[in-house]
Amino acid sequence: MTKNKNNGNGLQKTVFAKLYADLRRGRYKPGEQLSGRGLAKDMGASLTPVRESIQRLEALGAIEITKTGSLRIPKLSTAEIEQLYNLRMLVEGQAAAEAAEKATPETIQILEEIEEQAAKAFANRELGQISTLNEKFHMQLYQLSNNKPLLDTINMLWLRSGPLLPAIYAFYQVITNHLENSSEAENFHHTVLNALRERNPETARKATQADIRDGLKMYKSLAVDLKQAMGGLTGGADPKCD
Amino acid sequence: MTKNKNNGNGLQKTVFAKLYADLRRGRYKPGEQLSGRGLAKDMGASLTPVRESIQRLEALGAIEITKTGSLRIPKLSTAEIEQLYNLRMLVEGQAAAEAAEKATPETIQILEEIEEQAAKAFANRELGQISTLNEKFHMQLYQLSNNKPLLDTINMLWLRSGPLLPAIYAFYQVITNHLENSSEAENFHHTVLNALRERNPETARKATQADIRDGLKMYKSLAVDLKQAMGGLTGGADPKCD
DNA sequence: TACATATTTTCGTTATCACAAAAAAATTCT
DNA sequence: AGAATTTTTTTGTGATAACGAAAATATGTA
Repeated sequence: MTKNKNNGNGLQKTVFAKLYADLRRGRYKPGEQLSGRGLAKDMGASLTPVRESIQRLEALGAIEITKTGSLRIPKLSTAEIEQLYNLRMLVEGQAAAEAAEKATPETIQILEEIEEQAAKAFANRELGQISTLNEKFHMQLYQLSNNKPLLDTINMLWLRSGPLLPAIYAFYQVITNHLENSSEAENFHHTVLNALRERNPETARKATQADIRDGLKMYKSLAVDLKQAMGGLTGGADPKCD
Repeated sequence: MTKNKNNGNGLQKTVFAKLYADLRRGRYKPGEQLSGRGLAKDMGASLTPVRESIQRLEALGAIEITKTGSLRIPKLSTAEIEQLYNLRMLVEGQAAAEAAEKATPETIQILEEIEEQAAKAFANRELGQISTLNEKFHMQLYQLSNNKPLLDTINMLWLRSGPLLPAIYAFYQVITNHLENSSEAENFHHTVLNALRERNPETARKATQADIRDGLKMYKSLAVDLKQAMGGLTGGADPKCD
């Protein structure tokens, strides 16, 4: 019931921004069920702006509306997850390549500073910070492409893979605890930065693709590890469909 | 006021499907203004399902909601149009490549039949049919990839380029009137079909990319031709922004 | 006639109501 | 107790009303 301040700047936008951010940072689990009225109560708004936001999110593939009208977070199959990551490699690689063509010393420095903060966060094992700064680095990089259709597509794919993040960062936690050597995970970003300095699009593309491939590898290892330990971690509800 | 039958299967879906189809087939011009209440009247529905549909379409980038809340079809800059087509080449090329890996004699035959009808439509200069069958060929091809994130992305890009179609087909009409030789335009599809038969992903990718590049070339030629004849044909309203 | 002002209309936004279907809970029956 | 059935609650859907802002039209002025 925590009544949100209506800042007068469009309640619908506020509601959407909140749901979007929560989905993207992985606050909802695959298969999790939502209720429009519940969300409205939570955000101190009426149903109308919530429903409009839900329509947006469904159009983006971030939530599902079943035949009966109930709402849930999509539960991606293994194949779909690979397809999602392969598509990310394709389009984010392209964005990185275009970024390398347009990067300037100033824009490169912004990325370097993000990476510096990320290194500190990594040294301190601050997972939340690492995650935030990783996203910041990627998005700042892609924005250099100045390519709206491409950026929209990338944002859609990140939104869709939001619910997978907790699993990935669970894996990340495991390996950082066992592995003192932080070189692997961060090297891709350094390679990208070098590519920008040298205006080398193809190196930027390949390093970005390797970074994403690495994320998928982490997810898959974790899924395998846990599947043989317990009963699969895909997340939320039962496999009932409709 | 032509009251639509509520088929009981979700008025919102009906409204969205109609708007989506009209946008995609280029019934709306870039810069054109829409009004929620007007659309509601047109479709015999209340505001609610219309507004929800509008939210979906804006999330997909098919319409714009300005700061004051008014609705319009986005007017793409030349740069954005090139970015849109470049992205289409990237992702549709990928879809075609994956389709080539999964094609079967049966699925290939479906494509051949579409292409056969398209050849007839081309011989008869039936522009509407050509357009419909061209889209049908592309979508049927991409669906062979069985890749949902990829297909969703492609559909988003086709939706966004819908308002450009009239200009492209205007050009198409011009050249088909001057050019008896129909080989150019259709050869890409034949190359794709051959690539599917040979299970050659890279050829399918390249032919698809060439097809799309050709569409962009047509658009650009037309834009140049008309710009030097009159005052540019980008479409709808004045360049006022907000 | 050209421009500024005032009035009217249209429009987007949000909340709320009524309805039916679905989900959950309670009850009954075996 | 366990399964089937009924009752209650929750949910999504669609229409509508109220409100203020934006746009269009009309009016008045220089």
